[in-house]
Amino acid sequence: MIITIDLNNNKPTYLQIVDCVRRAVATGALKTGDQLPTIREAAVQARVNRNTISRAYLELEHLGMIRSRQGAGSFVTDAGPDLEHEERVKALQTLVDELALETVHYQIPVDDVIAMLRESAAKLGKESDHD
Amino acid sequence: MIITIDLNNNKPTYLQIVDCVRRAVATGALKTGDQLPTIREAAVQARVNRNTISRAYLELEHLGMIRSRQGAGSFVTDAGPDLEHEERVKALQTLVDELALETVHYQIPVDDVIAMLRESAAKLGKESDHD
DNA sequence: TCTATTGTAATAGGTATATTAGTACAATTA
DNA sequence: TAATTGTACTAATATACCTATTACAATAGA
Repeated sequence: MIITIDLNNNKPTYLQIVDCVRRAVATGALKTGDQLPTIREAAVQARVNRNTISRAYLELEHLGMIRSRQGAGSFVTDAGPDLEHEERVKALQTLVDELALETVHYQIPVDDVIAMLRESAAKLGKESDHD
Repeated sequence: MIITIDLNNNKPTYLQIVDCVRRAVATGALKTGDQLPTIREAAVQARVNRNTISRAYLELEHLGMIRSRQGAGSFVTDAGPDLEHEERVKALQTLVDELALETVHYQIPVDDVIAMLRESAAKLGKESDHD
């Protein structure tokens, strides 16, 4: 079960789905060429409407992460995101600033947050062993 | 001018205002006891409706950052946020995970992001000298 | 006390987004 | 051919955000 929805999360359902797939690809749970659950399947499993899954998959296709083919299904693409490095860093800056603000505001040592970040990144990058 | 709104930012206006004040407090641009712009003033300066400022100030009051008194104005409070350490860390985890996902996804070295984070946090924490 | 200032409250309207529901169609697969 | 799968479309509903407007209550200052 790749897609899980957290109703408590204020983030839109379709973006949660997008993140789930991105995570799965990052960790290696999904590899290039792998088929995603069909839209109808995923909708049932995640207990959301087909349209919501459809929108998420569309978003993923725009990100260049997957490729959907009518009648066939949706599959993980080898092509990574095609943003320039410059663009990527700029996109990160917003998130970084936000995190920094929270860190300072709540007076949590920056090193603690860095440790959390390292761990979280490691979790994503390493688990490509199991299948 | 403490409050600035970025129309391009998809973040709600009132939350942007909240962040502005939090940043100002973090950097020392606003100190305990300082008066914030009045709701009407701030609304004119930021070119938004009074209600939007009002909502932001209310949010800040809930955060324990400011205290508003009818007829008097809104002032920075000395009491910091009253969340438990446990709670704070949990609140951070979501942001950290999100950042980690972007980092891995875009294949940006974690150390780069950490450098960005350090710089961003330093900017917030240090500028209490001027003024 | 009188008056201006300030925060607060309440209502209404407009816009945008998110989600569901339902139906139909088109391309692929077997 | 027939089932599967993605796609497209409309409609309805709910929610969040922002504006506009009006009125009121507490405070500060002359």
